[in-house]
Amino acid sequence: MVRLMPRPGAASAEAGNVSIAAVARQAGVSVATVSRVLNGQAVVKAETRDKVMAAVEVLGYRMNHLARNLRTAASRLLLTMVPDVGNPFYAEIVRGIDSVARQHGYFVLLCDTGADPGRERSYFDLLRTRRADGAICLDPDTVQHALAEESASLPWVACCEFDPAVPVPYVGIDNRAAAAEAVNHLLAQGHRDIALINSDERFLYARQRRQGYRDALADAGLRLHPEWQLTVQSLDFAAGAAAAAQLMALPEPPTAIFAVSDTLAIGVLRGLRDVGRRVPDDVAVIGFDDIAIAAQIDPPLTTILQPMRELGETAARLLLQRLAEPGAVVPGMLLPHRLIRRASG
Amino acid sequence: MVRLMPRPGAASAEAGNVSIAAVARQAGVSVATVSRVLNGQAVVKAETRDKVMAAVEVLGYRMNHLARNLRTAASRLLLTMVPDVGNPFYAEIVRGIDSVARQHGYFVLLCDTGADPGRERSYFDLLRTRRADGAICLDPDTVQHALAEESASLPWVACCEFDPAVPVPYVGIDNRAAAAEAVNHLLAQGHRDIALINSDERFLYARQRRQGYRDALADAGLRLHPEWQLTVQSLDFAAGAAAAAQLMALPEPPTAIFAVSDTLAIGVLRGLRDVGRRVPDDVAVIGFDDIAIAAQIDPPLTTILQPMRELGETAARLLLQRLAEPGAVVPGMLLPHRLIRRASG
DNA sequence: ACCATGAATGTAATCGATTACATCGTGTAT
DNA sequence: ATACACGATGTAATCGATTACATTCATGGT
Repeated sequence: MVRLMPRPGAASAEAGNVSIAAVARQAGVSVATVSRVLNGQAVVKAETRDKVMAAVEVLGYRMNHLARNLRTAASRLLLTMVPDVGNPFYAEIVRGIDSVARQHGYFVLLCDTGADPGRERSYFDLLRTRRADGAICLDPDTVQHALAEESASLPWVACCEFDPAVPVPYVGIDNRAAAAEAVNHLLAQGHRDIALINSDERFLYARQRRQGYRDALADAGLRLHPEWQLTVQSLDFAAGAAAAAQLMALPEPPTAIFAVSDTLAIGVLRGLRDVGRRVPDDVAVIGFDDIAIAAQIDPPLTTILQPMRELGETAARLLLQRLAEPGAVVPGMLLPHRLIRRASG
Repeated sequence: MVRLMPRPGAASAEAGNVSIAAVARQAGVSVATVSRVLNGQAVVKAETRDKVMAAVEVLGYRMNHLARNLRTAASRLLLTMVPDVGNPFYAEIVRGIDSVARQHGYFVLLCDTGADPGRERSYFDLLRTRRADGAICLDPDTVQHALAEESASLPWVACCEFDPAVPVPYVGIDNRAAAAEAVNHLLAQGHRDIALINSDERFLYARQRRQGYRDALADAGLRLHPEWQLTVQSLDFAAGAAAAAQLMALPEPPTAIFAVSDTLAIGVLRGLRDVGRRVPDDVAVIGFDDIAIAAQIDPPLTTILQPMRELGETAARLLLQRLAEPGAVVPGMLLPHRLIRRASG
């Protein structure tokens, strides 16, 4: 007879090492019965149930989910891939995802990809190897694209960013229309010289918002000034400040600036202040997202509200739906945005 | 003979269902050999190794980590419990944790507890049931306290918040000294009427910073005005704004305000602006944390810098250390803070 | 009185890995 | 030539759950 092999990891003898077999022994029943009681599906006599529950109590038993998951091939973990956890926009979406996930008994595995395809791929492997049941991806559609081909059958959904050509459920907003609305608002204030501070065009939203900006100007019969269209590589404050400084250094500086994210816009405000321009008197500024801080700063930021919480909640629900019925149709949803007028423009 | 039972979860026949046994069959070797190749520890002939690797390639095999983790009793998941993911202070700490964890091949399971003991307990169960290898807790020391008794032997560390009486490794800063430094700075500017906007005193840092505030005033020979010491229930902007309004409505309003977090301080700035007070001319404001936005707003916020990134990195390293050698001594570490002078006070 | 019925519980196969121990060759010391 | 050591690989126990099928026993219909 081969002797027992000690388990490498769990050395100590503290609680938590109690298995279902120990409970069965203590209660004087079989493991199957214990499992039935614990999962509460099958019929078990009340008396037996009580014995089992008592044994659970006495031993301080807690289920080993690894074992359960191995057998049921489910981890009850939802992967969430975001380009940047520190960005308040994403943080709020993550909250929405988290709340829906928890309501349904799932935990969220939050991964910061830095919009890096390599990291994203390694996280996706968690899905392939079933360490996670499903995934929500907020990364640039361009990096999704590469993955989509090899992972079309995996249970994941896209949030904010998506490639309409890829058959994956998604939720987002109409970025083109929203951007046009922002620019139209500036036009309505009498501005004609409107700059765009756009982010990395690997992002779908960046390309769509640029289009909205161009459409709005074209509709107003205005020509595009290439030097008023800037692209920055990150969404942080410094990038916005630098872009603002660059615009103000132009021979013909714009009188209004549309920044595609509130973080950029806040940086813009700072950059304008640094070069002595007043907002909104000298230059009007409009942002995008309506993160919480936007209403707090001086001057309060005019912006386009994205329903961040709902975006997250919807993405989670879409994913849960897809997990429940794998064969179902894949809806793509657009949520409404809204212009929030404040003092900055 | 009992016939094969189909697995409930994995119904479809796509890739990812390839097991080590299938690889062994394909390569014409045993599962043990495949495992040895995959883990690269034991001696395997180069020729055999190649056969196995080829089979892995052909079948598109990916390891099922659930199975491996069940056997090795490790999940390579690190739990991180924070009171609020949306708070930029915590977001930056999480980044620090994440970077160290990933460097060591761990994934981070981020959990938003809302400082709620019930939720925290349910997350802690992930540890008990070995779904996570270790945990980092940023929740109030008061909620840690309850858990610590029943979980003293579990592998977790405390970050920012900790109960010195509980034998758990921790990393934080000297909140009392930092708060005293903030108040001393205000005193050095000539302020005598200094208010404190403190957060929920379930948090250790809140109690320690209050102490620092009191010590500094006492050392300066000033008496404490109870009506200048406010406690708010959340760290959001609105709470800060409301508190500022309340202070300014006093018959004897203070000339300086120390808020225990930058988010509160930003709210304070807004609240003061709303009631027509100028910063720093009428009222000086100092915050705490030095989150990124603090330098961007107008006026830029004077504050106490906490090394957020390092706090997270250190917490992760402490945890990894504890996992590596369970019996080791439990260090408690305090990281340096620093006063950042800007325009607000 | 007998058997079908079904409720309650037990037995053991199974998920997919790791790994202790067994086994099988082959080269080398005696 | 025999024995022994060692390198390479195979066999099967094991982690802790779920669950298909078997078994047991009481009840009710005829």
